[in-house]
Amino acid sequence: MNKELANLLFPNIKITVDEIEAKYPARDLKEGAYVTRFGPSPTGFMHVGNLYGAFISSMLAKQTGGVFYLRVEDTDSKREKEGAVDAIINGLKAFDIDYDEGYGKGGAYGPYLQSERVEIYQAYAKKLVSEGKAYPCFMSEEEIADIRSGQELRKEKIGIYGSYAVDRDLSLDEVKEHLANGDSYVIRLKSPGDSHNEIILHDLIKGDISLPENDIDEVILKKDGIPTYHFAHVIDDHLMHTTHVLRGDEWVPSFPKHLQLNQVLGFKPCKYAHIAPLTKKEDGKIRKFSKRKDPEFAVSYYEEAGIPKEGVRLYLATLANTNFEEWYLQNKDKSIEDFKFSFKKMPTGGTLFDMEKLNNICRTYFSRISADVIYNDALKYYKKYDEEFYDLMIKDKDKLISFLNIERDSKRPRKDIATYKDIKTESAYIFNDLFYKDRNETYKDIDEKIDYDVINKYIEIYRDFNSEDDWYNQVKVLAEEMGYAPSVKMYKEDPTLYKGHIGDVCEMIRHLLTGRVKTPNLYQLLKIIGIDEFKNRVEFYKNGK
RNA sequence: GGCCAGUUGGUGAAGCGGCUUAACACACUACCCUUUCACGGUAGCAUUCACGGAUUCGAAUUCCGUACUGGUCACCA
Repeated sequence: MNKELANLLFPNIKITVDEIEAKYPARDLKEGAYVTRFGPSPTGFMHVGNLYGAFISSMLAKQTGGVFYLRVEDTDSKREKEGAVDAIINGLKAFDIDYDEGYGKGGAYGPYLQSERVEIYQAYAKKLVSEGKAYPCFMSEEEIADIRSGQELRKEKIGIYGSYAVDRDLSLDEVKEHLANGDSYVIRLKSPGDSHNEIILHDLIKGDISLPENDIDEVILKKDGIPTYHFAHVIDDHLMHTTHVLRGDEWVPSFPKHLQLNQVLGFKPCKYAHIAPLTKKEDGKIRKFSKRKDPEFAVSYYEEAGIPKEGVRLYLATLANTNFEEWYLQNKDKSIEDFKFSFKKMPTGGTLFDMEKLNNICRTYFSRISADVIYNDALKYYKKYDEEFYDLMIKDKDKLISFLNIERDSKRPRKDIATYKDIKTESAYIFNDLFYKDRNETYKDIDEKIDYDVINKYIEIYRDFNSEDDWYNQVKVLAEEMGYAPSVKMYKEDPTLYKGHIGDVCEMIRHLLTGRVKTPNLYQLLKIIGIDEFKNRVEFYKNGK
C-alpha cells in the first residue's frame, strides 16, 4: 500500500535511490582528510559571517589534504536575489578562498546547485513514503495556524507532532480523493522520535550538548516539490561525502532533526562544528551582526575601504583560533597556510568583530611586505576607486616607491599604513599636484612661528650630503650658530639659554616641507623631494600668510 | 514562554581542579631609545574570574540556584 502511495505521489521519479548512490562513490582520500563545504543561499550580499565560515572550512580541508567545495543552496526561490550567486563567487575570489569543486567549477559530485537536484531529493522522499516513513500532508496554512495558536494558548510545544499530525494515517483512498480535488500538499517525515528522550550532539567546538529528541513531523518536501534545508542538507552531505559540517550555531536547535533524518535514511551522519556568531559592539553593547544595519558586514565593504584582503584573512584567522595571533607573532616569516587550525581553539561564545583590531593587523601586515607589492596592489585599488591618484602613482612611481621604502627594511618598520586609502593620505605631500592644490588644506595642522633666519641659513648650507649623519651634523652646527641647543638634553638642562633645540629646527623644516607634524625620516624625505622643491614650498607657505 | 548556549581587566580573550602572585594582544599611562611623530624597549594597568550557595585539603576551572546576554521554536536558510 505504501508503495502504491509512493508511485501515486511520484509518478515521474523512475530513478532509484540505489542508482543515485552508485553515482556518488566514496572519495579516495587519505585517512584524516576533511571534506568540508560552503553552502550559502543566494538571498543577498555575501557577508563576513559567510566568509568566516568558508575561510575556516577551506583551511581545514587544505591542511588535511581534503576537499573543500561550494554548494549553492537555492531552495527558497521566494527570497532569491538576482546576482547573489555571482556575489558569492566574487566574494570568495576576492579573499583568495578557492574551492576544489562546486558551482561554477564542476566536479564529480555535482550538480552543486540544489535546484538542479530536485529529482534526487524526490527519489529519497519517494523511498521514505514507500517505506511508510514519510507521508503527504494536506493541511492548509490556516489549519496549521489554528493549531499553532491553540498550542500557544495551552503553552504547548509548537508544531505538527503526535495527535496534531492528523494526516499521518490517511488511507490510500483519502489521499486519492485529495489528489482528485487538486489539493496541494507537502511531504512530512513520520517522526519516530519521542521528545522525552535526550540525545547528545557531539559538537566539535562547543562539546557535548544534550537536546530533546525530535518528534515533529518535519516538512521534507514543500508543496512545490522542493526540499527544505533540513532534507537537502542531509542528503547532499551524505552523497557528497562531507566529513565535517561547519555552520552557524543558530543550527544547534535543529540538530535533532538532522540526526533523525540521517537515521531514517540510513546514513552515517557527518561531524558538526557550530560556529559562534560574529558580533559587534555598538554604544557599549554587544549584538549580533546585522545584514541590514551594518555596512561593514558586507564583504564588499572591505574592498571599497581599501582594506587588504590579507589583513582580513589574518583577522579571520585570529578570530577562528585563539592561539593564532601569538603563533603569528612568533613566526613572522610564515603564512596563514602554515598554521594548524583546530576546532578546539575556536571560540564558543559570541565572537566580537573589532574594526580597530583589524586595523592594527593591517598595519602590521603592511609593515612586513615590500614597497613593490604595496605599490602594485595599491595601483589596482586606485585604478578602480580614484583615477586621479592612480595617474599620479604612475607618473611619480619612483618617488612613491622611494617614499614607501623609507625605514621599511629596518628592524622597526613604520606602521602608518592600515589601508590602501592611507597610502594617499600619508604620501600626498610628495606629489606636487596635491601639495600645491590648496595652501590652507596643505598647512592646516601647522600654526607655529617659523624662524626664517634658520630656514634661509639651512638653504644656504644645503648640499648633497653623503649620509644621514653628515646631514644631521650640519644641521647641528647650524642650530648652534642660530642659538638653538644642539641636543635636546642640553636644552632641557637650561632652556633659558636657547631659542629652542635641534628638534625644533627639524620640526620647522619638516612642517614647511610636508605640512605635516608626523612623517617618516626627514633626511630621506628631503632627498626624495629635493632642495629646490623645498625652497618653493617655503615660498608657498610664506605667501599664504 | 519552552529548549540550548554564553557571562574572566578599559577592550578582545587564554586558562578548563594545584605549575595562576590569571597568559597574550589591543587601548591607556610613565620612562628609555630617537632630530619630531611613529616604530621599538621596559614598567604599570583583574588580590580576582556575573551573583549566591555547595563539593574539595585546594575551584576561574565541578555541581545547584539566580540574574543578564545571545540563539531557536516556518512549506527561511
